[in-house]
Amino acid sequence: MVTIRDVAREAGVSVASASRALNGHDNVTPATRARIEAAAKQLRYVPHSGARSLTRRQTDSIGVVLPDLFGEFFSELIRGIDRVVHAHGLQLLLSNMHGNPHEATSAVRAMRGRVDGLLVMTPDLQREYLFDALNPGLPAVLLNCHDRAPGIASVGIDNQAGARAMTDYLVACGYRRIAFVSGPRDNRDSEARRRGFVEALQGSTGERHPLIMPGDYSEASGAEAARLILAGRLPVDAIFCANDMMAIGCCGVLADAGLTVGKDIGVAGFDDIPIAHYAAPALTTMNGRIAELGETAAAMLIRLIADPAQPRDAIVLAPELVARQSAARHGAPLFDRTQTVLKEGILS
Amino acid sequence: MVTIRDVAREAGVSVASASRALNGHDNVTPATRARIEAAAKQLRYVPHSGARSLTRRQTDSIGVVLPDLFGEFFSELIRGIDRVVHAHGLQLLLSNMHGNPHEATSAVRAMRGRVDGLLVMTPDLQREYLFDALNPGLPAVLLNCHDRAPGIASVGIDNQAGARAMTDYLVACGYRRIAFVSGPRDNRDSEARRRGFVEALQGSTGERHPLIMPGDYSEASGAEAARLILAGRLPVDAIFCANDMMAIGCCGVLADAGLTVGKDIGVAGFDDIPIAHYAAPALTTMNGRIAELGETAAAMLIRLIADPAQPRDAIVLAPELVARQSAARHGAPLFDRTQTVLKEGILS
DNA sequence: TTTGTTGATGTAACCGGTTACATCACTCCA
DNA sequence: TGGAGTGATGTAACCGGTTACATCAACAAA
Repeated sequence: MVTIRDVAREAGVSVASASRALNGHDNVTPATRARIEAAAKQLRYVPHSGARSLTRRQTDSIGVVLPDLFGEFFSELIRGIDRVVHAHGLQLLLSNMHGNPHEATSAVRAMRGRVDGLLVMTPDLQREYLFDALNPGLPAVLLNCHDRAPGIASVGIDNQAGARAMTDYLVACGYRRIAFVSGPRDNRDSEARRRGFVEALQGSTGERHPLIMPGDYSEASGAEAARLILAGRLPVDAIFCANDMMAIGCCGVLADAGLTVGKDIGVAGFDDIPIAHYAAPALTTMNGRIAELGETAAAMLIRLIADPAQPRDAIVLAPELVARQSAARHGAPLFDRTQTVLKEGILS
Repeated sequence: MVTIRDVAREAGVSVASASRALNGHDNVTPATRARIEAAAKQLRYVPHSGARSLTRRQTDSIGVVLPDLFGEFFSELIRGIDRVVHAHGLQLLLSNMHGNPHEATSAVRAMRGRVDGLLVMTPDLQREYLFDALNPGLPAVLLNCHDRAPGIASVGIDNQAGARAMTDYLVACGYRRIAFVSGPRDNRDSEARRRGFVEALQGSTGERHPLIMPGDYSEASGAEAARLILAGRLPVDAIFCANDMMAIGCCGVLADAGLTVGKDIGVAGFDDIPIAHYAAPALTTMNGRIAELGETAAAMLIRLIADPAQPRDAIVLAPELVARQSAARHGAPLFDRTQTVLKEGILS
């Protein structure tokens, strides 16, 4: 492996000059610089980023810790993050904690010394675990973090308000017996959505104990919920799922049972992953602005790295209602992200 | 930032002992080890991976260079890669070259010193560029690399055979005037698929100059191709798109024009991304075994890192035909990945 | 008591870069 | 001609770890 000392020797200069020339400093004679560059090229020298970051105390890359890498949600999120990270010439170090809280800690540890900052998403992690793992010296931005912690920057979407908006919309469409299918146990996003649902339903129809079915965000669990509803002949005229994949699972089972989704029964999801648009019928859902979430968080982190004195804001993005065919019984107007339902804000 | 020297001082030992204790070497007294571990815990010491990798000459992470991060194809690929990489306790360093050949070179350079090996996918890069950028000392596996290069490991799918199989299937369904929508210019995958299509069509129907429409893998370009076909009243009874997103774009336009896709006109895609299954009608396509591609490549790279003397195989995966509703005019049997169409092999 | 052996611990070099500071040659001006 | 000032270049320390080798104490055997 060729080092900068090899280059220096080849060019007949000291390592200091080689380093200066290769980093574009201006205190190098054009002739010397040319010799060094020629030597580097000839030897196919590539600087060792690890060594470089040791002295520069800067790695030019940022770490991302996610509960999973699979699925459209994360694909969208990473896309948003990559967009701004790439624009700043940084690299992306990904880590998947596979839904295991213990791995989150070790993932965060493994990042020490290889990243300049951290983007962390842990929808089902207790705050103590996380804050314990987070190195106080390393800038970090939390994604969809629910416990507001002073002094920690975060970006998230307003799940509860989003669920309220969706519930109100379903009621406005004429649905009355709405069931909710929740996400994995302990998932804070799903919990907030459930709360928003219960709250809004109680406010509009007075129903205090709506049907809540268990789920785990998977398509299969959505299908299972629909099967239970059909098998039990439960009095349900609409199903609001805590995410889109479960809603799609629902739709499949309902259609197989001969029901026309959107007419005989309404189905709504949450997130607006790309599939929602292509599903049959197209899915009514809340657009979680996933890519935007990633962009916002990445931009915030980069600011924080550049200037650690920046305020640690907690930004809340408002999801948007996307009315498609899967829940439109009474000829309610359909729209595709045309309407902003909620205010968004910065709490700092 | 607390270093190992701080820990050593706190525990009243030398850095060497601290290093040994923290790395679990056995030549440390239990009492000393306990003192050191206590000090590390108290100071919340986390080793600096950058520095660590400098001496160990090993980074415990592997780099992935992709033409893009967006979309289901890459999501699936990363999922497969992550599965095996995580099982080996390694980190993933991602780099997106945004379809720009120049960035591929710089991405590969930026990886030097931060990864133990490289997974590279460059479907439209000339081999000279790439091989020039690849550091000979760094183990690498190419994904869907088309120029077989001796001494370079690669994993890819057999695009040409896959396209032949699909074309034969369409002909068997009774379609005769089949148009092909190709991917981006210079994209080697797309080119191979086109060749397979032309080859098979000529073999079965004798057609020597089938209709080839330009596309760029985007949904919009598929839609545009369909519009052109409709507007020109071209004699076409099936459209074979070089990827699924274009096929989905096609279907939308055809359905809007009042045609029943799968009956009035056949549409087929390639890749079998998750959406293909949910689209209406469900898309007939070739399953590209994307996650498996990632898994195979990652496993191969890890073997290569452990033992550089490993043979540099070129593995070819055979795509599988997935017959769904979008192309089934004559009541052909539908199947969902039940049938392996092609043989796969290892060329070494 | 002396010597050899063993195992824990410390010292210092090293990984591959960057950079503060020293050095040196050269120009300019008194 | 000599001294100050300037700019290019070299020397060596440093970043935060690991580890070869030296050292040293404890103990067993002669």
